[in-house]
Amino acid sequence: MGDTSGLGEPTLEEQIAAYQREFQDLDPQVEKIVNALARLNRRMNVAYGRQTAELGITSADWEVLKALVLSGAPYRMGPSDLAKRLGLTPAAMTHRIDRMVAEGLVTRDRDETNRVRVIVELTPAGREKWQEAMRMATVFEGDLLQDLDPDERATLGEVLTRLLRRVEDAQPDAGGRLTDLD
Amino acid sequence: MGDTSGLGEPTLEEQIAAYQREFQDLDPQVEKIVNALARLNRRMNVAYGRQTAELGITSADWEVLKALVLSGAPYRMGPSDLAKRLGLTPAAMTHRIDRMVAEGLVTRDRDETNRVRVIVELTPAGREKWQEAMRMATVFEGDLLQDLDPDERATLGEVLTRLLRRVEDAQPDAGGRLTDLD
DNA sequence: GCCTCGAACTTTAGCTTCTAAGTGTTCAGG
DNA sequence: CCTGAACACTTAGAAGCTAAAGTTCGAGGC
Repeated sequence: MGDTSGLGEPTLEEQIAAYQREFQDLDPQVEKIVNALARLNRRMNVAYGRQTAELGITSADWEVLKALVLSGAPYRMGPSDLAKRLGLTPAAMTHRIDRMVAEGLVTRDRDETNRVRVIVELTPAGREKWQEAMRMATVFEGDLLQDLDPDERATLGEVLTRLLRRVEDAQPDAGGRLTDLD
Repeated sequence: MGDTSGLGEPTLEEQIAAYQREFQDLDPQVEKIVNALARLNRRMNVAYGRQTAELGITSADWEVLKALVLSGAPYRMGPSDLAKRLGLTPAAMTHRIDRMVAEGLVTRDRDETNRVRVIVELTPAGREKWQEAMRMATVFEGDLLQDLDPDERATLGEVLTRLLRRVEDAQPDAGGRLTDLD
């Protein structure tokens, strides 16, 4: 029947052929780009997931570490800010922070100037975990792009940025949900 | 503090600047590409999620519909095949099929030639749902790529395919999990 | 022809993670 | 001093998953 590759998953070419077979007026060029984007991203997420597992943290942990590190020194944020940034409810954030405090990745303290607020702060151990994850990620990313020469990288970066600008302008509300990992 | 854009989310440029500030020996070119890929994909998933919601189906439903349609006429698969294809356990598949049968998207019958097996088959309604979703998706995809001229599209498709080939060769096991939506 | 083994799906139990709603605490203003 | 708003936490419940046991059926030995 064609793609008897064991149901594991068809190749990109097989999949596009199937789309064309089942749906009229499909631009194969567009479909190739969109499907390649989706598949690339899935593979990236698999790779990142393996790395974080190897470091003994969850992907959820990693997202929080990332938000804190990128906020800059002194690496502090309130739970609601984190929740907004990651696109989940404050209640869910409370649980995540519980876990991460137990793992020693962050501390949770009351803000002494406004005792309603709570400050989540990265620990040195948490910062080191993030750095390790980044070291692994950059190795993977370098491997991924190793076939591209500098010109191709520049062009690819420019084109993707243009696409992103268009979609972010058209869709100002991020929405959260649906995996982040950027 | 720089990105006082309300915590909603930093721009790509701000985010890369933050990465460079916090991590040494980072190639901004690589990081730009990788982060743009991740953000693009998130936006695509948000868009697809809205479309499926508008059609009254879940993303999980859509994945199953897609697998069935792409398998070709007569749009039949066994639960274990579907489970393998979508990367989840047979038990989880049973529940998904329950839902979808109740929604009239698929039927579930015993295979009369081998009564151990079960055949999940797309209903006309299910097929029509998929077609509607595809119509919406192609509109979105056309909008997304509208700024690219034909040469750029061809180049982008080729480059992404090259990246995909590399990562799929290096990582033969898909692993499943972590959102598909391709 | 019977019996046992294995395959395919379902069922059950339990876990994880989320949301929604309600509670307690703190600060600001009248 | 009292009220209202803001913030985080707690509790209850829903959704979705996995693992493991259970059921049904077909295949092959004897």
